[in-house]
Amino acid sequence: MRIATWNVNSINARLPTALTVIGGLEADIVCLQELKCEDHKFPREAFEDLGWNVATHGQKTYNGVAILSKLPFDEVLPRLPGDDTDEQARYLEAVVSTGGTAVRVASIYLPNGNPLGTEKFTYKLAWFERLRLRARELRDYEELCVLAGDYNVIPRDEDCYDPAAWKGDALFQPESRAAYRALLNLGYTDAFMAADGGIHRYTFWDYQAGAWPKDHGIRIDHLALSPQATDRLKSVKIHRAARGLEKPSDHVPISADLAI
DNA sequence: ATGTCGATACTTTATCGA
Repeated sequence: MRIATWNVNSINARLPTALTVIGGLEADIVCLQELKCEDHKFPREAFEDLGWNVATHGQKTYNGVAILSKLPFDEVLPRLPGDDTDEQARYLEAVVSTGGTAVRVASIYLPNGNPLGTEKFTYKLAWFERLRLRARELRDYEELCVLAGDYNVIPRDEDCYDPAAWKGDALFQPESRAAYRALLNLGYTDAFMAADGGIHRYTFWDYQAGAWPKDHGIRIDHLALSPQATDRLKSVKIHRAARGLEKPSDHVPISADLAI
């Protein structure tokens, strides 16, 4: 089974590109982030016509997450628990099963957190802690579980071109990295690190300043695997070519192959 | 040194978020 995650940066601004990219993934499950539309504006039929089951949790203008699955959904849970006043659509969880094996997948769009010293960074860390608490609950289910998405965290210095350029950025702060490590320390495994671990392997290149032609990217899209999922991990692929297409997202998909 | 993109609205350019 191949599980992919991709920050599409508006599903409606690049639907033809998105259909091409998603088709090329040859995935069974695709987590999407930054839909930038409400649920009724998601192009559901375009995906259903291609055989996808579609679950969305969107909002107007900002954020929004979805899960596409070739297998039917047994369960769909929008919203991250822990703060009923949080109106930002950044979390969607679903369960599918095949051959008696259940797989739980979450599509995650972690807050960016910039600029530092504002409530945006505080919100990022608070949201991260809510995610950790949910991840701890899910770990104790002892299921195959994949927490996939745009974490807005650069885990290592080697996950960016120039660490000095990111020094003052929320994605590179010690607190952000510590929060990501705390999630992994529950027992989750960063699929890329387990299967590859290479340096300067990016999933995002800014639209500005020629970041893509100069390969000045960052690795911020991650798949965190529960122990049961980690035992099944075969390989991880970063779908880098997507960044060179017409009207690309600033992120590319990353996928993990599990022996299921 | 510079360089972008997408959504929105008291819109046709400014603003915000990334």
